[in-house]
Amino acid sequence: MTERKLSSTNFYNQSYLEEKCALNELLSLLSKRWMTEVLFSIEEGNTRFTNLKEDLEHISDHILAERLKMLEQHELISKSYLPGNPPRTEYELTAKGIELSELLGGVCTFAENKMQF
Amino acid sequence: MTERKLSSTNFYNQSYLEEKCALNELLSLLSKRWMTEVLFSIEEGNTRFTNLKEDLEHISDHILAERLKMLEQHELISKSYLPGNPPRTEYELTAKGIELSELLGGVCTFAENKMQF
DNA sequence: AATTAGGCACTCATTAAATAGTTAGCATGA
DNA sequence: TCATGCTAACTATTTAATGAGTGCCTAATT
Repeated sequence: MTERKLSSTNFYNQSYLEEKCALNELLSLLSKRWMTEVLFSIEEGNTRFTNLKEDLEHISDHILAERLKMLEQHELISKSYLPGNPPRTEYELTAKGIELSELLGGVCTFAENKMQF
Repeated sequence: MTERKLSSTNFYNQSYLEEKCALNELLSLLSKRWMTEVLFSIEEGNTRFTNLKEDLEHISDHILAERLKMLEQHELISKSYLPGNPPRTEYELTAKGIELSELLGGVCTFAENKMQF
């Protein structure tokens, strides 16, 4: 994750909007590429890094790791280390994550039925 | 609006995700900076270009014009030309636009109550 | 009557900044 | 030595902002 330039109008406007309404913050998180796919893929039962990587065909390790970290930071998923042979990690949705993915389901239905792209 | 490079992985992945699920398309539209603010500002009764510009303090003409065009293309707002002295334009939400802004209201409540940023 | 000033609703060209992708590599333990 | 689950450095691409400028109209000034 590269540093942001804190003195730009670009950064200033983004911050202004995020403070004005939390929706902007959430949207800028969710709209990062692969973000919702990672969320849904975990929901569907892919709990391990390599699982997810296989499920999301074209994602790179780099981006997958970053997205997982972001989702964890926002407490939408939780991460646990399974002790053992090759140490494995497991990702799961939190209660918040489940709630969000249900909300997004509604938005998705709207997108599919009402929008034409 | 600058041209996209059609042969990049960047573009390819974006297209792949948009085809996979319409939610991705909608999110990438809505997450463009100022997009939801423009939508809500029209909803609150700001119908003219200059109104909107004043309401959304730091937006530039350029971006406002572009966002309005995008919202119109997706039939979330409609544009009418009021005949008269200085010819004026008027923007309004369509039925779809109203429905979307209600859905977003729900997401916004979630963002405000459940997420900590 | 002609010139000027000014608002509205934009567009265009350029530059700056943020985001995504690529390639390589690393630590751990079986 | 291999798989897992990553990280780092770099490049490519996309998105946002800036600043000037346009065409149309009206109202005021000279």
